[in-house]
Amino acid sequence: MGRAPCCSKVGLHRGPWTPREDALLTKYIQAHGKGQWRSLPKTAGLLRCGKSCRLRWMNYLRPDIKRGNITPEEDDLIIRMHSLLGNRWSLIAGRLPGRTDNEIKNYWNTHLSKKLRNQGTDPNTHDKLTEAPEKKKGRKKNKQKSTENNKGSEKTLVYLPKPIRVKALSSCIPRTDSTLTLDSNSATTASTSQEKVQSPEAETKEVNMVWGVSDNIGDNGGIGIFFGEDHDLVNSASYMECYSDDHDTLEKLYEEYLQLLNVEEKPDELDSFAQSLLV
DNA sequence: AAACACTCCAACCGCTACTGA
DNA sequence: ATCAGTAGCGGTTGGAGTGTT
Repeated sequence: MGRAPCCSKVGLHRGPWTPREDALLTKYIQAHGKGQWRSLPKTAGLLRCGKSCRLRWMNYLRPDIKRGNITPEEDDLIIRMHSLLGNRWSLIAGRLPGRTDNEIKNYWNTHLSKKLRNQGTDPNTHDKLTEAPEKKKGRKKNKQKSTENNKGSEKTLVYLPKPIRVKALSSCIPRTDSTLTLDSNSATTASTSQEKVQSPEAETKEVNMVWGVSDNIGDNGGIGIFFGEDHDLVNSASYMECYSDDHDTLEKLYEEYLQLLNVEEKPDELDSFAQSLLV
């Protein structure tokens, strides 16, 4: 499969965005909406590749983005969702309105993984570490890249759930915002790794666990999965409003995730659940 | 004050999934 | 069924800023 050429091509700007570029991109998107990233730079008068524009908008310029000040509740939720979902940053970010996958990923790598390690927990597996928590390192003679640091720790075989991509409500939500991934099978039980499941609206009412996607997470284009009893898929935005930032709702959310995963751990129930979603 | 070490995060890269022809 | 184009995701990097010696 051919790959689209990217921004390393001559004549395009790279590196940090200037205020002028930001302004151009913002103005263009406010006028025309996001999407068509490939042709956007040309029409917006930017010497950037579409990919770069998309990233800049998604991670920095979107008006609803919260930056910094990650609360202890968010901290906690990120850690627990990571224990369930692994490095599924976009999914995790989707549960934290105003947060981007990139921010969550960076925050995890710079703060939370250390925090867990210091608490004696393996940030990859969320298991207890056998060795003592890493002490604050003294100065190193040779600068090491973060990747090398990561490689330094013993790789543990982890049975992370295999992601599946679910095509959801394709008829009413544009593709760009409608895909999400679900951890459906742990690797120990996974036999079919990448099964696509349709989610016809008509069927969703018939299962106790109603699921769907939201492209309304603060208009951030992020992907949110929501689970709830008999929740109307069409009203995902109102559902999001119910899930404000307070700790109780985060707890509730977490419980719902656990509920889902419990279902998934039981193949029979999963099958019926999946079957109910199939056309 | 200077040099070095370390942290943080914006941006990039490479890949996969999806769509439509 | 195949292919090309596109969007999105997660991993990685580069460099500015900060801390330490």
